[in-house]
Amino acid sequence: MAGIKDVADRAGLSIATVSRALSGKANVSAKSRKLAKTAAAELGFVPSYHASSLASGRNHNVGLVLPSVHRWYFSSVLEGVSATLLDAGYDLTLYNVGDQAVRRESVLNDFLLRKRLDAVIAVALVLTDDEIQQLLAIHRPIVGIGGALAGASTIRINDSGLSRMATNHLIQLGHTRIAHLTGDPALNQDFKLPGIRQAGFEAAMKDAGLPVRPEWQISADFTIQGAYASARRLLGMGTERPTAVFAASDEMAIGTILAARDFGLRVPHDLSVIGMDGHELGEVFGLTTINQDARGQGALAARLLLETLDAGAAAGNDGAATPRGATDREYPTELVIRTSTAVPPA
Amino acid sequence: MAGIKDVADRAGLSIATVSRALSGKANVSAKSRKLAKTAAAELGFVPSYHASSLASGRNHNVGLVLPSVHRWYFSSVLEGVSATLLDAGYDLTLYNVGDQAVRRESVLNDFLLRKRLDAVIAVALVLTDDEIQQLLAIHRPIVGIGGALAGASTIRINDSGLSRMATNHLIQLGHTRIAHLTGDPALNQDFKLPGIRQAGFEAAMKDAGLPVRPEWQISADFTIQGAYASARRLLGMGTERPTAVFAASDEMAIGTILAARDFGLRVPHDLSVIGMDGHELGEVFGLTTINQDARGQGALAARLLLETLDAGAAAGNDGAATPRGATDREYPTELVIRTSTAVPPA
DNA sequence: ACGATGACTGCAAGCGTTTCCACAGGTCAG
DNA sequence: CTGACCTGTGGAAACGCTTGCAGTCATCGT
Repeated sequence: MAGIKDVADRAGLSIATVSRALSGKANVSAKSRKLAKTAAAELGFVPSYHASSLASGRNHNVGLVLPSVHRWYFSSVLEGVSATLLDAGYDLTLYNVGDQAVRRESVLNDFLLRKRLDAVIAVALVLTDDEIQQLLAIHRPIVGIGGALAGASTIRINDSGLSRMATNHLIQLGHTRIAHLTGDPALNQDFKLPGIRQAGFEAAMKDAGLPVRPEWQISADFTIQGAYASARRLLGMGTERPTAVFAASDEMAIGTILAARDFGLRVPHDLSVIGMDGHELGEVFGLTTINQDARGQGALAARLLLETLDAGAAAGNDGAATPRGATDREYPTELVIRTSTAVPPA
Repeated sequence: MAGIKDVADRAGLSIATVSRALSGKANVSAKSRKLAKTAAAELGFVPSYHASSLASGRNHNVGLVLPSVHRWYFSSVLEGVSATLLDAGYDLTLYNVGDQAVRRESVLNDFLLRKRLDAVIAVALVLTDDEIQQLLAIHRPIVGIGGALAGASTIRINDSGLSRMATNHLIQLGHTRIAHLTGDPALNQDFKLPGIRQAGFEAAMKDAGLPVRPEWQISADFTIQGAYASARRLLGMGTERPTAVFAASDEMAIGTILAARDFGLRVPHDLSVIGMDGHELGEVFGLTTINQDARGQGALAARLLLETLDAGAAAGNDGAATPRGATDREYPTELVIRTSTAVPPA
C-alpha cells in the first residue's frame, strides 16, 4: 500500500507539499499540484482515513441513530440523509438501535462517544437529559428529527396540529363516530409521537363537542400488518362501528383499509380513513393523508449539519464545529385529499 | 477531553498498562486493571477511535453496500447485518448507492478503498471484474449477498431453482395460462436477479410444455405500487387473461393481488398469485410464497465476516485478515402455501 | 541457595497523515 | 536600493493510541 511518502518521493516533492496539493489547499504551485496528483494516481494512493482524521480532527462521518429501518418513515429519512451525505463525500454510520434499551444504551455510551463522528442525527428518539448532556459533551452538532431533543436543533412537523387537522377533516365531512388508531405505547417507550398525535385527535374531538370513545382508541405497531390486526378487532366488535378512522400513520391507515375490505366495508362509502405520512403506497389505496416529506427531512438535517461543519472548518475551529444555538424548524406538510374520505353513510 | 495519559496519571500506572487493562488484554494484574478502569470511568475516558485504529490496524467497522433501503429485501438484510454488528461492537458504514452509476463508482473508488473498513458486504450488486479486483486489492474480506461476486464469498438462494419451484407449484395446481411479473431490467442494470428468476420461470414452463406468452411477461420496479400499475395493465388487456401470476417478489405479488381486487377478480378463485421473499405482509394477503430469510442472510454474512476477522486477529495477522478461499453458500428457503393459490377456475 | 521461569510493568517506537513554523526567493512600494 | 510582504516549500512536531521489547520482581524446582 502506497503511503504519502511514496507519492512525495515519486513526485520529487516533500510530504507536506503533497498533502497540501492533494487536499486542495492553497499555496501550492500549479506545477507541484499536477506533479503530486500524477504521482498519486500512478501509485493508486488513497490517504489513510484514520491517519488523516487523527491529524486533522475531522472525520467526514456522520452518525444516524434510528429505532427501525423497516418502517416507511425511518427508511425514508435514512434515504435522504444517505444521499446528501454520500454526495458530500461523507460516510454514514448507521445505528439501528431498535426497541432494545440495552442496545440503545451501548450505542450512546460506547459508539457515539468515540470521537469518530463529526455530527449525529437522531430520529424519533426521546433522550433523557443525561443522555443529551452526554451527547452535547462531545461537542459535536446534533440534530433531532421528529423527536424532542431539548438543547439540540430539531426538525419536526407539527404533530399535534396536524393530527387536529386530520381529525377536523373528518369532522367537517360530517363524521361524529371517529376512531383513532395510535402507535403502540408499550413498544415505543422512546417515541412520544403516538401520544402527541393522540392528544391532537382528542383536542379536535373535544373542540367539536364529540365524544372520544375509549373502545375506539386502539393501537398498533405502526406497520400495515399490525394495524390490520387491530383494525379487524375494532371493526369486528359487535357493537356500533365508527364511520371514520384517523390512523397515526399511512401504514396503519392502509392496514385499516385492508381490514375494512375484509368486512365488506367500502372505503370511503362505509368507512372513511385518513392517514398521516405520505407513503408511496397511499396512491394505490387512494388514501387521504397529510404528506410529510420524510426523505426531505433527512436531507435537510444532513445539509444543516454539513453547513455547520463547513462553517466550523472555515473558522479554523479545530474541526470540532461549535454547534450554533439550537434551532427548531417545522417542516412543511400538506393535506392530500384522495378518495378514502367522504361524508358518512346516511 | 481526557486522553489515555490522563487516565494513566490518575491511576498511577503507565500508559501501556492502562491500554492493556482497558482493552482486556492479558498480563495485567487484577489490581492494575481495576485501577485503570476506575480512573477511566471517573474521567469519562473513551479511547479515540482513530488513534487506536491507526495504531492497531483494526477498524471495527464493516461497510454495507446496498442499492436501496426501501425495498423489503434490502432493509431486511440491513437489519440483520446491523443487529449482528452492533452486538459485536462493530460500526456499520452504510453505502446506499441507489441506481446511479456515478454514485456507485465514487463509493467504490473513494469510500471503500480508504482503509477504513475491516470488511465489506455487498448486496445484490453485480460488479465488473475490475471492480472486484479493486476490492480484493484492499485485502479485506468481502461477502456478497444475493448477487454473483466472482472471487468473493457469497450467500445466496437458488434463484433459478426456486423460480422453477414456484412456477411448478402453479403448474401442478393445473394452471396453464401463467403470467410472470419480473423486475424492471432498465432500472436494475446492476442487478441480474430478474433475469435469473425469469429464466427459472421459462424453464419450468418449457419443461411442462406450456407456452410462455410474451404479453404475459411483464415487469415492474419491485415495489407494490409499481407492480400494481403493471398488473392492472396485464389484467386490463381486453384479451384472454392468465389464471395465475408468478411475481418475482412478494411486494410485486401483493401489488398484483391489489390490482386483481380492483378488477373484481377473487384470489385465488379467479386468479392465483405466488410471490417470492417472505415479506411480513404476506400473511395479511394470504400470499403463497417462497420464504427466504433476508434478515438471516444479513446476519449470517455479518457473522461470517466477524469470524474471519477474529481468526485473522488471533493469528496476529496484522488485523488485515486474509480472506479464506471464497465460499458460496446457499441459504435455506421454504415454500409457504397460503391461500393465494388454488386450482384454476373451471 | 540459585538459576530458570513467568507474571507484570514501563519505555519508546511506531501508525500515516496534517499543519505549524521557518525559510528561500521574488515582487513591489517608497 | 532596501525593507516589507507574499508565495511556495520542506522539516518536524503533533494527533492519541497499541505493542514489541527489555527489565523487575517473586515463585519454584532441584
